[in-house]
Amino acid sequence: MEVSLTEENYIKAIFSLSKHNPAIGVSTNDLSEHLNNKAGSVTDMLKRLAEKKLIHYEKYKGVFLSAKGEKMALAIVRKHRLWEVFLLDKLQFTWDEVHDIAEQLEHIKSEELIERLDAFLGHPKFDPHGDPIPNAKGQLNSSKAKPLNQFKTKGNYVFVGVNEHSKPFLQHLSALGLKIGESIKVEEINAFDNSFRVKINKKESAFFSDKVSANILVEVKK
Amino acid sequence: MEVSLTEENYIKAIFSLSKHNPAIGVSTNDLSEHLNNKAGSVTDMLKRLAEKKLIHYEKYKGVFLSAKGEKMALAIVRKHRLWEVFLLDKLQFTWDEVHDIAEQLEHIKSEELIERLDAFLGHPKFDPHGDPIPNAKGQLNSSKAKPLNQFKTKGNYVFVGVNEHSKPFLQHLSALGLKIGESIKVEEINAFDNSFRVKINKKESAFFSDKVSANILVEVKK
DNA sequence: TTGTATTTTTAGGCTAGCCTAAACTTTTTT
DNA sequence: AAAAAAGTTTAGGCTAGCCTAAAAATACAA
Ligand SMILES: [Mn+2]
Ligand SMILES: [Mn+2]
Ligand SMILES: [Mn+2]
Ligand SMILES: [Mn+2]
Repeated sequence: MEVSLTEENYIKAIFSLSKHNPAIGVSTNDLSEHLNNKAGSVTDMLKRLAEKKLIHYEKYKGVFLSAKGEKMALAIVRKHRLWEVFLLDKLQFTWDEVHDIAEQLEHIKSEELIERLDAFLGHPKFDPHGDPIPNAKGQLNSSKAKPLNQFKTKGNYVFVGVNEHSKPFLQHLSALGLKIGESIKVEEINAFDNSFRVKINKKESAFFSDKVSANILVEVKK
Repeated sequence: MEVSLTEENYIKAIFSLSKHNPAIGVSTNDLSEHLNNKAGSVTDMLKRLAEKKLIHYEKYKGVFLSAKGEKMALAIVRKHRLWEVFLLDKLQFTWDEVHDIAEQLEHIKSEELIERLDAFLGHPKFDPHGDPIPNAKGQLNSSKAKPLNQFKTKGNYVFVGVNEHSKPFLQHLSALGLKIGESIKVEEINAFDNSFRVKINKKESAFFSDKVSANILVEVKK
């Protein structure tokens, strides 16, 4: 059975949206918003995906990926993230540039290609944004990282990923001199607006608004 | 103006077919054959491409690429051949495997990507089949190589490319131990069936049928 | 040059993937 | 519990890109 590029993008969107609340199905409207299509078009496609057994779909009830659909979604995510690593590591793109190109590359169909790419890149475990790369079997190690703004105590943290992937946000972090893997020392938390005064990598002093710290994923430094 | 993947493939087909006889336009039937579409479908598309000023098209007269179309074709060929080099050099695919994957990769849209890929590969001038790679401006150096079977004298030649790109043919050459850039010493030409007895790279002795030597491009060794 | 064969175009039809507007279902508010 | 609001599906329509079959144009042969 062959799956079109459009269908792949729906599968990926369902996968991505279903993680916000895995118990409840993904709504037609959320898909419509996420894919910039009208709700009626989404319903059309959901019927076709159900026909192909890629999703579980019940009218008015929201949609879930089937096992087959989930596997396909993970394969696409794997390709997307590996290509992002390639673009950054080998072609020297910046982390705010890689996503758009990977959106195209993730649809290239060749098992062999992606396994060789993986080897060529040295079997990376994370992409340039700190997101884990599913292995060839579609297994994903979930991380225990949390947004910085959920921590209420000063101290040392490690920056391991981002919650938001927009160009402006990534460029803002670059401007602050913040890179994945670096340490963040929280020196002050302002209760009033939940802003953070921090030292990045023991050097630059910076200031994170709540909006920024909500989108920075950290682990407590050991 | 955006060009669909399908339109790109038509442009590439016209480009490729027009080189057999550049004076005369490419025929609807030849395109139909080459693209595995029916003639009526081709006519449909030719109208759309003419609308977009990518071709010069006159009913019943055959079709020519416009300057714009030619530029686009060369850009696609450039991408195709650079990706083939990538697949061979960096991912260790064999020369009979790279074409099919490059057929997909050639449609990825990003100027920046292809220029960085070119630099990453060391600005190669030829692809794995000996075909020249157009530069960023779309310039192509034409070679003076000819099929081996057009030569009627024994002596030393250099294998610089292939006329046919099918998997079986390329695998046949690999089996003979023949690689691009290697030398071929013609030791005997049989007038009866135009077959060649040769020594490859001063080592293996081999036998080329006319069909083989017609598809091997060589230059006289200096 | 006239008839026949070949090539090409036209006409009509189909599916995927989108749209808008109306109808229907579910949820929320009063 | 009824009304209103929000969410979803259905109905009808559109384009790109394909198809088949018939018609028209061109090329070839007698
Ligand atoms: Mn991405
Ligand atoms: Mn990423
Ligand atoms: Mn090729
Ligand atoms: Mn090639």
